[in-house]
Amino acid sequence: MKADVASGSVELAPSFEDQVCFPLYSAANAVVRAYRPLLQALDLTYLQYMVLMILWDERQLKVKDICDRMRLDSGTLTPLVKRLEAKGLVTRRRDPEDERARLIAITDAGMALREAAREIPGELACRIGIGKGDVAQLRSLCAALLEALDA
Amino acid sequence: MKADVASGSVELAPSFEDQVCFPLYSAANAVVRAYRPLLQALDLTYLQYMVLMILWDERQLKVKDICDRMRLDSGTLTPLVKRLEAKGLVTRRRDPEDERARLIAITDAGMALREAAREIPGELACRIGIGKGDVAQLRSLCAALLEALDA
DNA sequence: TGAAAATAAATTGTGCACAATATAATCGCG
DNA sequence: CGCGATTATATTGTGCACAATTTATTTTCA
Repeated sequence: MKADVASGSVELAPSFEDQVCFPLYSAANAVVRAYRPLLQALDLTYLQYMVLMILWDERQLKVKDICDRMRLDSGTLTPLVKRLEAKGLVTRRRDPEDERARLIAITDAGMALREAAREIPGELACRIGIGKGDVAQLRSLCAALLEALDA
Repeated sequence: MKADVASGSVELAPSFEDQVCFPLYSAANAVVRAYRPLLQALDLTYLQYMVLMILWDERQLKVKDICDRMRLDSGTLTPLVKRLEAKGLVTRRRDPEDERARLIAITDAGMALREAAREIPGELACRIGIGKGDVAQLRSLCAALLEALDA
């Protein structure tokens, strides 16, 4: 017998075990941990890898565009992109059409990493250990949650 | 037509839009963002709130026990618990039975926060914006992913 | 028993995440 | 045109996440 004796909508004292969001938090940490050894060979973090992945397709984007796609702010991305620049993987130049903006462009060295990273998605898929259907479902639930929370 | 022309198992060049794990990562960030304004009144972070929630039930635990439940390490928890101690919400004493260990115990002030936090789960549930069934499913998918990745 | 192995915390250093703020350029509109 | 509002990026400060290492204690077992 737990509580909620008669009324039906008592505010239960919050309990850690009942938390729905903490497994989400832990799972996100676990994913980053799982990527780490794979990305170590490329001297990249998970976030840096994500930014490069965007630039492998787009070649060049403003900081703002990257922020929007990744749902991160400039306080996170500015130093991250500077680290990519320090490794010679991207360039950061002002947009001549709008001097406020920065154009982040992938370099040849940055593009070359695409080949070196080709095996990573497959290797991670093996470690994920849940079925493809479950993965798709997880993805769409997260997307729905995101849309609701950021609204 | 994307690629994978004839063979059936070509390694596709990884694309950001296809990433399954990034929505998970973003959703976890969004959850922490959603909690922030609710916890601000209590001067707590999301993680501090989670630690307190464990101690509201258990009264006293070793750092190691908290690490295990939260899947975090002492490098994360030691400073966090020290901040809770600085706020007078927990005490940190050596375990007389094992001088290596620290016993983290909730104080009266820490227990008192339980009442102040009583409304938070309900308020967050409103903001979550996806159905209870979806939330349960998300939770169990994250738990499965966690178990697979940490194995 | 006593030395090697294992364990629990703590420390150090790097990299996110984000609030708050600052700076600078552009836009909108009277 | 000009000036207030908006926008893009950068900076500062706090807190998490974790690898790598250190210190202290306990366990193990030859």
